[in-house]
Amino acid sequence: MKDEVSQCRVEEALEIVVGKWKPVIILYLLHEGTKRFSELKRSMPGITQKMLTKQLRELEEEDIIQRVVYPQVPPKVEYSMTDYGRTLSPILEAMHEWGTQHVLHKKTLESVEKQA
Amino acid sequence: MKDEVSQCRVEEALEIVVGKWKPVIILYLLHEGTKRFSELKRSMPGITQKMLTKQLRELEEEDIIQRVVYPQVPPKVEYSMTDYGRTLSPILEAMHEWGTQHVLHKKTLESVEKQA
DNA sequence: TGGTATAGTATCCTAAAAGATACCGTCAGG
DNA sequence: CCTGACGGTATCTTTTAGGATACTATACCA
Repeated sequence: MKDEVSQCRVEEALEIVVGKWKPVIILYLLHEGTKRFSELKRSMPGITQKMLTKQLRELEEEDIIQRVVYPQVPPKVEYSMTDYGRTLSPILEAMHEWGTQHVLHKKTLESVEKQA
Repeated sequence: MKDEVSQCRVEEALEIVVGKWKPVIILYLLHEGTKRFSELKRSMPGITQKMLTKQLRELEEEDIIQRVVYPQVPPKVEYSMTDYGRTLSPILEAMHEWGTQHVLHKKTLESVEKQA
């Protein structure tokens, strides 16, 4: 395990997961299973159609999610995690956990600063 | 655990850890312990002084690393993980692991595509 | 007297991510 | 015949991240 700095692979995982919307999409699909495009959009207030499409395409490209198109009108497209995508679950959950703690930790820091 | 989408805290953890340099800095300090500014810089080829300073300040701000200035000339400043910062370790290691696997997975996908 | 080492700042610039907005095709139902 | 639902594209603008470059202070050493 020498020279871990130059061979840091954290970035590879990070790339998949970063962004304003990707973690939300992944957690949502992990917890809720298969969802339609419109359901995803409704559950993410503030996201634009373009952004959602882009994020979904990128996740699909990396084999994290699966896209199934039903040939009907109006269109129906369903998204779900792939088996491979589900391997991200521990990381996402760990970050969610840590993040929840971190919100508290920051409050603690703030109140310490106020006293000083 | 309802409505996890709107209360997604992954972003909180992600913010700490994202960027071209932050994961590298954190992993380095986790593995190598206390390091001087110049040592950090040397171990990260390509980083500019400005960037390194900025990343370190931000990590310090979030209580992830500790900055100790020795009042001497030329200056000596040492950086190390805080106890709190070390709680990121499982996440970083998990991402490093996953990232390493992901590099292989991508190669598999590519060769499958070539066959088709 | 001038150069070197260390740990920075201060400006300016580019590239990438994100967002706003408008548009598209098509079938069913009124 | 017109409207709405659905799942998109196509442009354009704004915001943010990152990088290049030049500058700083000060003690020490030759």
